[in-house]
Amino acid sequence: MQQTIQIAVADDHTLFRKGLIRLLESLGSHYKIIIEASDGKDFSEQLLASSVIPDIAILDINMPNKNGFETVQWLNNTYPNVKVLIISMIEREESIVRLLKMGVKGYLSKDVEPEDLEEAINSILHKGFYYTDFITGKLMHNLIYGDTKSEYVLLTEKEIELLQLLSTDLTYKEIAQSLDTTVKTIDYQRDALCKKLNVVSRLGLAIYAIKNNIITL
Amino acid sequence: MQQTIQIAVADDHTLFRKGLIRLLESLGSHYKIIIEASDGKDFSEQLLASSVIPDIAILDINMPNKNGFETVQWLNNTYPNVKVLIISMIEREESIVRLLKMGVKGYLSKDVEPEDLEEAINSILHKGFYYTDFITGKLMHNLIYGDTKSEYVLLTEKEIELLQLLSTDLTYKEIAQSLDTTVKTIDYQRDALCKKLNVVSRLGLAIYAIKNNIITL
DNA sequence: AAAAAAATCAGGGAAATCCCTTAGTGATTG
DNA sequence: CAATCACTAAGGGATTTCCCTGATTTTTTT
Repeated sequence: MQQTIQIAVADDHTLFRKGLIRLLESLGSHYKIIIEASDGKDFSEQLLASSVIPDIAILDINMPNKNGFETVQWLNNTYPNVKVLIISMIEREESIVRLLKMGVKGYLSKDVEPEDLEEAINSILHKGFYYTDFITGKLMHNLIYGDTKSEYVLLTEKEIELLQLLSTDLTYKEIAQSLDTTVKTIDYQRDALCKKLNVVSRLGLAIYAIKNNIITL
Repeated sequence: MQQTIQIAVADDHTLFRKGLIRLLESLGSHYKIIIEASDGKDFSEQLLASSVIPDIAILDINMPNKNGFETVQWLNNTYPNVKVLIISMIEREESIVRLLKMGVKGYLSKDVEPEDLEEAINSILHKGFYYTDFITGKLMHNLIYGDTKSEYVLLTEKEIELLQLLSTDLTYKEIAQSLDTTVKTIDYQRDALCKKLNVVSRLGLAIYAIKNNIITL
């Protein structure tokens, strides 16, 4: 008989998560789902309380409370031996490369076949990683053309507030009034934010804000 | 023995779709998945070629080739007796209300429990519909506060192309060049589009485009 | 404590956006 | 067939945005 594989799953979409677990279970009885979490926070809490450490953690990127990035970071610090397989819908090169740099062992899109999922798990457990041509392609592209300075940027509360205001059709004057400052300062801050986020216009900022869930539509 | 329930499923995320099908099958052997499609176009083609008409079609909203709205419209014209259950991640009031107006029988978020899925299917087949408090709430809110003039607007190919260009940081001049026209025409068209979509600025257009999946992030 | 970096604000100017009017064209309709 | 509508295009002007320099202050680093 094969050795038991302990699996943890974290994804906020219940139907997807439950379906995924059914798929995993149907791969064979040696796959044991020991943790089923609805977000990163829930996952961390369950893992801390658990007597069993999973061999592999299957994580989504977009989750409330603690997202995929934060959860991977937490795992790296707390349980560095747990291998991470990301399953996500988003395929932004920046996100993928960032996760690879953080040491995740595999990355799957939500539109792969169940067989690929099994292969990914086995590959991670036996070879230590599972990188498809798509992923290595992204990685190579990033190495060659990648914007080395565009590491992940953390925005301050202030910057987020400003970004939210800039993503409306308020004018600088109106924004300045509501933040109790001058048009020129808003202008400066907009410029600084553009440089930080590597975009060229207010429109670019708004698109960044939407992409990164800084404003809710 | 219970009567067989013929089900069609269309969703572009393979893992989700396969998992959903496992969940449905595990509800009981009288649930038969007769069509499994990766998008609306695939769904229509399979249905046209099929000798069996499903009792219920479970559709995603965001799909390539033919999205949920278009698929429902097509079903209404071609197979008006097929009941539609939407399962989607997006919870925008406008989208939900628009689908309800189009006659869909139920709407589920992807983060409900599998039991809700079963209840939704049974409710639709026996009562004819499944509307949660959340959905009826949205509907009521829309009836009272809804923007009556902002019926759903269909954009032409041209308008979509323009909208996509306006949602970048290209200037009017650059957009005019790429569309082989003048700045003044772009300006006019931007204005016309603003009026049509009920927004006041280019930024508003970009936000509309993102909200309505006209540009991919 | 001194030096460096970052933030606030101003002036100014070029470019872009927004919005108005007008004019010609082609298609649709009463 | 005239009238209306939709589209292209231009002029013009008010406003906004973008980007530069530069002075002053605040914060961070050494």
